[in-house]
Order: sequence, then C-alpha cells, then structure tokens
Amino acid sequence: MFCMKDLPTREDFAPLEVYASLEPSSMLLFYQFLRSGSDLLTIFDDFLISHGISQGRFVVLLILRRKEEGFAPSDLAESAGVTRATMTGLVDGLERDGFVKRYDLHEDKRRTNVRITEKGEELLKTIFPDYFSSIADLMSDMTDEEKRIISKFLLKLDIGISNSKGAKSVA
Amino acid sequence: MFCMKDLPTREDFAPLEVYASLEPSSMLLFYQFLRSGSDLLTIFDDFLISHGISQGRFVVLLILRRKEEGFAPSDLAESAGVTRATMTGLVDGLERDGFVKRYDLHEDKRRTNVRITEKGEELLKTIFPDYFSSIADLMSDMTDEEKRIISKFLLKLDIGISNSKGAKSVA
DNA sequence: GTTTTATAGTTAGGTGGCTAACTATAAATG
DNA sequence: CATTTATAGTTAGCCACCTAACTATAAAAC
Repeated sequence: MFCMKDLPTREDFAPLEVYASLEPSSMLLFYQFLRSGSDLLTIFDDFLISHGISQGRFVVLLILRRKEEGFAPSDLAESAGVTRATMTGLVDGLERDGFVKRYDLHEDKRRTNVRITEKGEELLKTIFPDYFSSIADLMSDMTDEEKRIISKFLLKLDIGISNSKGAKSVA
Repeated sequence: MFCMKDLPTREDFAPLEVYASLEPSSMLLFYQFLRSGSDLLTIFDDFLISHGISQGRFVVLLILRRKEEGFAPSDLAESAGVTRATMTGLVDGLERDGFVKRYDLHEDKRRTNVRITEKGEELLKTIFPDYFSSIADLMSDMTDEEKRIISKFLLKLDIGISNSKGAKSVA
C-alpha cells in the first residue's frame, strides 16, 4: 500500500528545483499512479474480504482453476509472485478450510501436488458474478479505445520498470 | 501487493462467458493495472530500503517538509492515508532515530506537534537526487502528451473507484 | 458544576507478507 | 557407492500495516 493520500502538487516541487534530476510532470504522474493503484488494490481486498476470502487465497484458487491436474506449491508461488514460504501458508489455510487438497507424488517424495476441491470451485462460483460486474463498473467510464491506450501505456511503464530492476538504481 | 504474476489471458476467460457480467477487456485491464501498480510499489519500496528508510517513514518526512510549523500526528495519519495507530509507530521510530521530534502543545494537553529535524532534512537531501532521477527514468519512455492522457485516465478510474466505495459493491 | 460525550494519542493483539534456516529427498561427482 | 550439492517444502521469527480498546483531556449538556 502506498501511504500518501494527499499527493504533492506542482507547487510543492518548486522549492526542489535545485535538483537537476527533478521532472515535476514525471513525479506527479508517478504519485498519481501509485495512489490509484493502491486504491484499486484496497478496493479489491475489501471486496474479497466481504466475500470471506483473502486476496492471496483468491488468487491461488484462480490459478488452480487453470489446470485440472493441479500445481506444485513452488509453481503456484511462482505464478502468484509470492515466496514458497508464503505459499505454504496460503495452501495450509485453504486446505484447512477444504478449498484445496494436497496429493503426494510418489515418483519424488519431496514434491506435492495441490488441486482445487469441489468446495473451492463452489466458492469461486458464488464470488464471480459480483466480482465481474464490480470490475466492469470500475471501468465503465472508459471506452474500448481508451482501454487500448492505457494498456499501451502500462506496457511502456513495464519497460521502465524492468530497466530499473536491471539497473538496480530503481525508484 | 497484488499476488498474481502470471496474468490471465483472454483465453482464460472463455470458459467464464456463462457470466453475463464478465467483460474480458475490463478484466484484462484491471489485472494489468494492478500488476503494474504493484510492481511500481515494490520498486519504490526497494529503492527506499536500499537508502535505509521505509516507505511509510519516507512519506512522513515528505509531508513534514511541507509545513515548517509541524503537524499533529492525526493530521499526518490523514495525509498519509494510514490509521492514527500506525502513525504512532512511524513517529516513534522516526523520533527514536532522530529524524523528527514531538513537541507538547500546552493549550491542549492531549495534542502533540511533530516536526522534522535537521537530521531528517539531511536524510531527505541524500535521497532526493537518486530518487528524482530514478523516477524520471521510469517515465522516460513517455512523452508529455502521453503523460497527460494517462493522467486523465487515472482521474476517470478514480471516479470509478469512488463510486465503488460509495456503492459498497466494490471490486 | 457535575456528568456525559467527544477527541488525541497510545497500547495490545491480529494478519499477511518477507528472509533465513532447517528437513528430507534426489541428483551429480569423485 | 559415498559424498557433495541441489531442490521442494516447511518452520521460525521479523516488519508494517490493521482494528479495537484504553487513557487522558477537553467540550457540551444537563
């Protein structure tokens, strides 16, 4: 979550113009983007919590739905973008509540296979209708053309992001 | 943070078309946006941690810089978008390390005033040059015209977001 | 002017991430 | 084949946020 509800204004940057590297338009967009992204994440979280599931758990169920034969916990972690340690906790909770099940793989005793259960599928089915319509509502002010433009922007931003990661200078 | 590195593709939504409320283009943009926003937040975090400060603390210092005479902790919490309890912890840590100082307000013994110290200012000054140039780099693929378009999009999204909040149906 | 209500800040305890270290098994190497 | 190295998963402990409850003070209402 990004902690800055009151975004700085263009005037706030005026006293900082001694810094040659300061680009107010980039700064403003950066903050605005973090703010919106963070708000969207919060809304997403709250929505799921009101349906009795955490974001992490929900995403695991969504991923499991993609492949009937199940996933290794490490693949789930990779797909979800969390550590294996975190995935252990998510799967523990989901299994305890009966939404997923672990199966042993006898060819390699280190490995495990995780599958969604019938109960897990049912949970998703109760959430989906609201979920889809809420997201559609969020985007309802935008035309398809606008969506296309934003999507292109996000790709450019991703390029900036991966460059940063590589350079390790990052912001 | 948004847990879903492998975003769903358009094909992933095909089996879900039984849901009338499903709008694949909205869903894809929603996920793409969450993903990029989350990546940006992570980069921002990592950058600050490499400079020895947490995001929450950094934002408090940025806010304090805006007003010489300082802020009440509750105003800081409001501006930062965190709870008062969280702000107590942030100010505790910053004060312990000498970056801010609490002052009593004698006209109302419940209240406190928090100000940035010289040491706090110095810390920001060591971070700023890198900070500004890193953000400028992130945005370097975009023209000013593009920034303007994105900014407009984000405002539209914010409208969707505040509508959701009001409706409490939210996604 | 006593009592009720509201406000500022803190404390206590919970959650969901993380890293680092550990266990068990498998694969590679001498 | 014995030993080293790598891999899958888990455990333990940290951090930053949250909510709910508490303390002290101030303001409002009888």
